[in-house]
Amino acid sequence: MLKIHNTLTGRKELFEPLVSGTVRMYVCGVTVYDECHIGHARSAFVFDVVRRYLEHSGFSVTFVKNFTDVDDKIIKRANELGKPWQEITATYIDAYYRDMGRLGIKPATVEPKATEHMAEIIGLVQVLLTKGAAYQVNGDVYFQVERYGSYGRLSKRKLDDMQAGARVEVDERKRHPMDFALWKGAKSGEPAWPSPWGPGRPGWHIECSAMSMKHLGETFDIHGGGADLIFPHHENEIAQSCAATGKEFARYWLHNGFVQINQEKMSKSLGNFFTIREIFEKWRGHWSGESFQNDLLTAEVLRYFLLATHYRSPLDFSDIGLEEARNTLNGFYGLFQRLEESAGKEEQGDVRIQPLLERFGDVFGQAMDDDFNTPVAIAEFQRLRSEVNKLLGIGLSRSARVDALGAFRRFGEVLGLFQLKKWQFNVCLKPVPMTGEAHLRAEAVIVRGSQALTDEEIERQLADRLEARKRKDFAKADAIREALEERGIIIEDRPDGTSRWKR
RNA sequence: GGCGCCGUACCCAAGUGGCUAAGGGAGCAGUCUGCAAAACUGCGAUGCGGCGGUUCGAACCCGCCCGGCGCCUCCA
Repeated sequence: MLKIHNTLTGRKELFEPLVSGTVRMYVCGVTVYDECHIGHARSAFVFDVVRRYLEHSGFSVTFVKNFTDVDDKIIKRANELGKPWQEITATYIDAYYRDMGRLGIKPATVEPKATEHMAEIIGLVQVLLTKGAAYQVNGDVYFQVERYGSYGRLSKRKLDDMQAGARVEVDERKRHPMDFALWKGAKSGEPAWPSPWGPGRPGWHIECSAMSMKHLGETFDIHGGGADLIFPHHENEIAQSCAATGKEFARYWLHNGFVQINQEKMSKSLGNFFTIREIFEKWRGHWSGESFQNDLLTAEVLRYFLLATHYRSPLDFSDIGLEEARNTLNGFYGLFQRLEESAGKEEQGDVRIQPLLERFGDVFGQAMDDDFNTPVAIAEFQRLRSEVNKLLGIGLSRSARVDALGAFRRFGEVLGLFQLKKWQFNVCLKPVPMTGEAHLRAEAVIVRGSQALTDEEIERQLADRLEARKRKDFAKADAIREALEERGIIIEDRPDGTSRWKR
């Protein structure tokens, strides 16, 4: 039984979708005026896992994630760069797909754009005007918050309380300071669409109401986004949607916590944010081998790191945190490699593998059912890793090993983890510094990695080393091992005298 | 001024009224090994920011205090 923490009630609630067996969810995507940062990555990972787990649990999920592609910030950026605003949005939509692809985020079922829903948006504004929930001032249309009795329900604030500390210059034309724009009349040179109120563009909040209703219906199951969207964005969405339809809007509201840097919110004004692209560049030097693989490794480390903290908690982003995630993953992939080896016919551990895997399936489900508790789910993976390692020490047959590996792959897929074919051992112990001598050293490792040895060459070296060890020429054996290590190849000797290697 | 969050071992991080406070990383010691590496075993919070209170019983509930943060304005 899945329980979800609902921001609307502040409690964990049993999740029961409107239509049994199906889930309709909407997540606020990005405003495409700049590159995505780690905060976007966290949100993307969180709702990716929510979606994956719902599907794993047997629900048919319709997942809508929008692009805000018309907005004041986009106009501002376009003016700064002297480019058409469409060029800005196109650029950053491309960047978004590039980043999300690298991160391994499954695309949403529908990815609507505000600019492609003008008819729906205008229609919704008209309904609100007709119902007296909105009013027109020159070319603008505002939503009248005092006409919606439950305003503040989501963010748990009262209109009166907010006025007290408001630091905004009050627009004289508004009837209430918290009234917000549904439609903004265009000044010259601004993007504009024709409307009954003159040329203009939608306000920020109305697009999400219009698009979610179009693609999911007037009432749907889950609405999500970052915690910073609770107010005013989601509060306003609820107000205008409920005012328009008279029905319940989204039933469960999920919000992920912030990513912080050194205990502070990551923000552009503090200058302490990292883009997703920067993370990939910085971590390239952790890996050797083919560069296309490096992105997969970095994405897995990042995903593991972010999912190791509960989605509602604040999370401090740090290189050390990523390194710990890397170290742990290294242990998992070491086990996977051993499970795949063909050697070993013993099977004393076999009788214990099925109960172990069954128990794992249960506790994994319990953890995820408890408001998507990925840290506990991951802890159970770690426990399983340890248990399987022990059984491997006792002896597992081929089929038992296949079963064990299958469990890691199958349940790992729900979190988006453990899907790599090959893990590449790190050759750098620190992230690549952006400057200085250490940077050059790290670059040298990358170059060595790019001139990676072929499997055949490595196998030949291993044969030489095996020969040397048989002759008890350990100096030579160690020299071969060190030479390979220089090039990012790690050797592990097995008890029977043969060796396994990994990059 | 209003609303809210966080503080668990060297680090990360679950747990939110009741068995010995999960799990991982790092460290140390040991087993194995020609040596390594990996794996395994052992060690590691008499205590969960502090002080009171409620309770048979609290890291978990209540109060106060200390420290840190967020929202109320664009923000994942």
